[in-house]
Formats: sequence, structure tokens, C-alpha cells
Amino acid sequence: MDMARNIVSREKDYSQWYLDVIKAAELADYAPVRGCMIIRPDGYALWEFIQKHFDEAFKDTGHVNAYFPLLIPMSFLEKEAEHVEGFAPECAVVTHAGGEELEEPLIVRPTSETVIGHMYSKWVQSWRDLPILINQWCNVMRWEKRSRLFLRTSEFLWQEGHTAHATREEAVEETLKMLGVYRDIMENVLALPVLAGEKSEGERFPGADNTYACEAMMSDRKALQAGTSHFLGQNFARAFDISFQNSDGELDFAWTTSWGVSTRLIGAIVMTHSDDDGLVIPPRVAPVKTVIIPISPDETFLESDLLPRAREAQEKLNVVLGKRSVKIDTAFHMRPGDRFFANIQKGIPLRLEMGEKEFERGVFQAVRRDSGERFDIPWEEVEERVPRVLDEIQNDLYFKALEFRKQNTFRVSDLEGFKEVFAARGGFVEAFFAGGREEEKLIKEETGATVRCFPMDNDESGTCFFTGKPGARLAVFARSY
RNA sequence: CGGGGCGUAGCGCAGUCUGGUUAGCGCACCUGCUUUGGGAGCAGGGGGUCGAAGGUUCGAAUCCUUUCGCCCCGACCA
Repeated sequence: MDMARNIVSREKDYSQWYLDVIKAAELADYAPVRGCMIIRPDGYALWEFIQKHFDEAFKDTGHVNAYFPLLIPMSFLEKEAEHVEGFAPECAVVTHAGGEELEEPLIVRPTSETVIGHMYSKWVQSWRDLPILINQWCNVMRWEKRSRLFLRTSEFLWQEGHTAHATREEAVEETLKMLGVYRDIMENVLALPVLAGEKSEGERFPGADNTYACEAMMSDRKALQAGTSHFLGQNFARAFDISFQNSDGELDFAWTTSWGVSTRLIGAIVMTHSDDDGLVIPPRVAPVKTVIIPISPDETFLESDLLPRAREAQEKLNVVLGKRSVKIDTAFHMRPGDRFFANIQKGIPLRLEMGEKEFERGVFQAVRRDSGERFDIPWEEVEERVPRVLDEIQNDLYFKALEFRKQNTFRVSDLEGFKEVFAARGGFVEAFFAGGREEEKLIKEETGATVRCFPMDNDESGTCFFTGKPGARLAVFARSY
């Protein structure tokens, strides 16, 4: 297949490739305001599908949606010491409104722990009021010095879950449960293999006792934090006075959690699955799962034979794959080559092409976006075969990404081996690590790599590669976005 | 916030050093004809206050000053 002429190769310039893919697929565009982006219809449709899967899972685990305001009194932020320190530098502040200077400046929310904490303190009096399990879908703003479409923009869309519990155990369980929900959807729906684990001290959410994250490897071997779940202890409950009377009649502070995934996931999909021809979307999140492309120079033949066939297949497939998931390409003003490329760059998982030759044989020529593989699907088998092929694509994308991660994950036991990996092509490095903030900083200065997480499903321990201390936990290091 | 690069048609660029026709090329767009199974061909056409402001000059896309914006690379972050 010819190289796409509007997309630079990954080999040549990875970050330009990323931007080219997004542009070619019409996912996003730059906004007139620095650091902000426009999410175009195809990008937004992808976000809606991502949202749909997460939202279902939140509701299945007992959460409900609500909405809290965009503007937060500046003083709220200041109630939690670490929180203000972490977020103040990147807050946008509203000082004027209605033509007058405000008595108290308002910040545009960078996250909502503070307002939500304020409200929870009103809503909670008794242990019977707990747990509170609320999620909100909204935009947030964190002023960024350097932005990148989907990965880091000043304004972004996300979901933030905020829960309050009567006991520490329950809150910890919630934190880990939601991490598991994230992992499940990322792997099974977005086809992103992720490492779920605990963050290091230096990477912790400002104000949290503990932060957990799902870390994914992009196709340039760098890590991307795809979602986080925080155990906030009683820090915010103390700051906002979320107190309640327990069943013994004693006053206690609630235990809270928060967890979020954002439009960054779109960036993760792009950088995990796409290739030099453009976007590749895993079928389960693809707004358009299959496109039918009737091809003929003969208008009469198109109208009387090809299009009716195409519509028939579309209707049948929409029943099995979901409403509106099959599109018919009717861009007949374009030449066939242009039409193929347009659909390739859009990342549509499967194309069903049909011209005179296929028509005579009663088949579609199916072409997989991920592998380029072609094969015939007889008309009468469409409903049965297409979903199966889409499942195969979904599966193959996941395992291909998993295999890539495995191939680029290295176990090291000393600093020398550690440096070698990052001096070469980079990747994930597994090493026993017992250092703190200082050691992390030194490692970052020397190699650019940071602790991505201490993976959950690993209870090995060994000698720290950096400090030589025994009994160290296994950490995964990488350069990251 | 530091380093680098760039602002000329929707996109990509040339022209700027060395000021001087009516500011040009490719792609895209519009019209017509011929085409049509993996990025078509021919012909015609539309589209620009050369990022902005000030200055030098008979004359500025080009020189000077100021300014705004964007992209890339680093430090900080979902």
C-alpha cells in the first residue's frame, strides 16, 4: 500500500505523525485560544462511545451522575495544603464579572474535590448517609505551558468520580474497584493493555494518601497515564468537615476517593493502534464499525443494483452491530482510490467494497483496516461474518499492543542495565526500587525516566537497583507523556 | 518559563539576503468535457488588506523598531 501523503511516518517524526493522524482523521483542530482544542464531530463521536462504556460501568457499580459548578471560590482550593500547592500554579482565575471586580476571585475548576467536599459536608450527618457515590462528566481547566492535542490541553473533558465512605477499608476498596473498572474497559473495549498499579510518592495526586493508575505503552515506547484513582484518606473530609456520627454515636470524618479518565484516552487510542496510513479505531469504540463502499462508474447500475444491496446489508448489520454503526460511502464524486484512503484514514475497522465483480458473485470484498487483509463475504453471510471479523480485529489489536509492550519491557537489576535501556530505544523497565522523591528525581535527571507505577499483581521483592536496600518492591519505569 | 523554528490564498510553500512589473507555485476548491477497482487527465475559473502596529523610502512581503500568535524540543502536569 502506498504511504499516505498527508501523514509523515512514525519513523521519521513521531510527534508530527501523531498530529497528522488526528488532522487526517478530522478528530480535532486547534482553537483560537492557546492550548485549547476543538473536538470535531468524528473525535467527539469517539469520545461519546468511550463515555458510554465507562458510564455504564459506573452505574453498574452503583454510582450516579450529578453536576457541580465550573467556578469554585478561590478560598476552597486553599483549604487543603497539598492540594493548593499542586493546583494553584495551573489555575485560571476569574476576577471580574458583570462589569465589576469580584469580592472573592473564582477559579475555573482544575478538578472538583473542593466544591464536592463542601457539599458532602452538608449532605452527610450520619453513617446512614454514607456511602455517597457520585460521578460527574464535565470539562476542567489546567493552564498548560505546553499542550498537545488530546494528551494535554488547557481545557479537557473528563469524568470525575467522588465518593465518601464510613470506613477506611471501604474507601480503599472503592479506590481499587474503580481502578479495576478502568483497567477492564481500557483492555476489553479500547484494546489498550495497561499496567494497573500504585503511583510513587512523587507522582501522587496533590492531597491524596495514595494514587493508583493505569499505565499504557504507546507505539514510541513511552508511557501514558490513562486513568487515575485516588485514595484521599480523611484529608479532604478534615479540610471540608465531612463528618458524621457512626453507629456507636461517635463523631468521625469520612473517607473519600476520587477517580478520573479524560479525553486523553483518545490520544492513547491514536498512539497505540494507528499506523502510517492513519487512524485505527478498535471496533468496540468505533462510532462507525463498518463502511460499505459501492463502486461503479455506471450511475444506473449504482442506483438500481449496488445501492439497494448496500442498504440491505446496512440494515441487517445495524441490527447486530448497533444503530448507525454501518455507513454507506456515497462520495461518488470521488474516485475509488480517494474513497478508500478517506475511509482508511478515518480508522474505520472494516470496509465492505462492492463493484461489478463482487455484485456478479454475490459478495462483498472485505478489507480489514488493521491488517489490510482482504477476503470475500457472501451477502447472505454478512450478519454472521462481520461481527465475527470485528471481534477478531478487536482481539488482534489488543494482543498486538500487548506483544509490543512485552517486547519492549526489560527487567534490570542495576543502574548500568537501567541506563542502557534508555540510552537505546527505551521502553518499560522493571526494577526493584526502594527510593523516594530524591532518588526518583536523580533517576529522571539522568535518564528521563520516572516511576510509572508499582504494578498491583506483583508481590515480588528484591534488592533496590538504585539504593541497594533489600526488600524493595518491583517498579516499572519509563519516559512518559 | 528557557532553547529552536515559523507566520505570504483553505493547506503546504517560493519570493525576503540584494526594496522596483499586475505577489507566484503545488495541492485543495468551483465549472465543463473525458475518465472511473487503490490518491486521474485536459481546459477554464474563483480566492490575498503578505500576522498586526509604527517607522525609513519616490516606492516595503522584502529594511528597522515594537508587538501578537502558532509549532517543535526541554523543565512542570490527566
